[in-house]
Amino acid sequence: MDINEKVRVRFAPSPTGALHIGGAHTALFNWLWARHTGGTFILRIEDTDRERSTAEYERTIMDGMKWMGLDWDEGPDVGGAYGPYRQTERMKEYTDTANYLVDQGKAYKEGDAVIFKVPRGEQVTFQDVIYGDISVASEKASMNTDGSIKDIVMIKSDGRPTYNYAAVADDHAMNITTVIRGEDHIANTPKQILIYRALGWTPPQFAHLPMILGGDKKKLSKRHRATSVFEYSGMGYLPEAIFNFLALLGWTPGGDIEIFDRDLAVNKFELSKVTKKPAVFDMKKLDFVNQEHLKAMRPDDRRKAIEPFWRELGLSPGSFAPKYLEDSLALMGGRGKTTKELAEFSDYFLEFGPVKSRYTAEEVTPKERETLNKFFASAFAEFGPDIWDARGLEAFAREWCEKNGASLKEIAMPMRFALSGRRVSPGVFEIASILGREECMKRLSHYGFVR
RNA sequence: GGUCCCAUCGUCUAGCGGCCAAGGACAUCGCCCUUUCAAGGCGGCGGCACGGGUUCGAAUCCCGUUGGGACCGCCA
Repeated sequence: MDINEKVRVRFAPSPTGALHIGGAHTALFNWLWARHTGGTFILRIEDTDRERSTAEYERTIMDGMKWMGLDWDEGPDVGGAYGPYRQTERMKEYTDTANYLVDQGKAYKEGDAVIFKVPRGEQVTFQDVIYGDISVASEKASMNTDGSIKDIVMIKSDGRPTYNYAAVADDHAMNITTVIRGEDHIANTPKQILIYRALGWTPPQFAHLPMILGGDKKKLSKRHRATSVFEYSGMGYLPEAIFNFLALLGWTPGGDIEIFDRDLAVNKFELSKVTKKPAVFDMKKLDFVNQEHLKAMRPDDRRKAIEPFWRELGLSPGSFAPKYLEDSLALMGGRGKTTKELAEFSDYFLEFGPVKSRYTAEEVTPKERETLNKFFASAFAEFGPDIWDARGLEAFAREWCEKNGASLKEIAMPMRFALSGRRVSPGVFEIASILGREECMKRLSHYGFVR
């Protein structure tokens, strides 16, 4: 690669499934490198597997990338000077080039297929940006399981190109300067370099990314619970958190920074600093990263992220003032790892229904009830709607308890249950303040805490 | 089986010959805060796989061993 040449990288998924974590990781690193260098990020669809590829999956992959905030400069939908960007639309080029190699005597036909003849006695060496020098004898670049040399299929009997050949043809045609892909492709690289050589083309630079492993230390695959980015979005993970977390798998911005946004990542990203060791996908850390992003979010963004999950619970955030919902959420503080959890934890701000289904006040003894009645009678007498606020309420409660020989807990816990239906919640007086005097009256009366 | 790759706390990592009796983060444990739970603060536990070299000096360089992974489809 010419040092002055503008970086051109590509993400080349095959549309045979949704965008999974591994693919998202690869796409992310390609994107980071393009954005960091001011280069071009290309999306190419490798749809030569006619049985498994669908337009639906192609769309899903694009949606997944958009969800993560990975935009591309050239691709099947946006076009570009090196199109088309779908392999099924580049068939002529593949056959022409393969035929050229046949004419040169470097490949041969076998029925409708075209097979590349693996040369002997050559050394294939390349300098991986991440792994360093990798070298293998040409005879060993493509082998059968028994170790014998295996020629490389370029065009299949159905007329379509194979991955190893199409990738070469396209990366060359699209002027890709750096091929950034998973480490599982490291073994394919020598085969591809052999094809570049036969064609007289200069190979691009290669950068292989460490694999992402499941808890069993095996390459992450469908067997490992959620693998598509949309499953994570459905579980309540924020795109910026997935972005952040995935970037941390094999790379760090340095300076002990672990929580960051896209801009910082773009700014600091360095391909040569990516680690070689495969990384285990740790959900616990993802939870942490997600929680940090949740905490750092602007109130209205947080509200918008949570609204879909409220709706999923059958609640109607649309019937409340945004400010009310945002204040409620602000109260949740650091509680909740995901938007989904936050929606669940805050359901009582939107409706009394969930509270009633969770709490019946069965265990409250007559004596406890009497104390509660006395307390709330004076509290409601003391605080009108205009001065119904957390601070005042709390101070009043503390004073009242002291005077009446009760513990704050005796008041706070039943009150918490009556207002939220939960044993665990933010401060009760703050909840009361947000809910408002009238709503509190309603809920407390329902349980007979107020007469 | 063959080829290639990898190797720092359970996990993600910093470290690129002396600043390391190895730093940070997650997880975990304990304490503080406290109306509950989080959050926050403080602290604990925990690692350079092993063996040889090279060097005045090695987590850092070399070799070997062991362990792990990827690939070996007319799938990509």
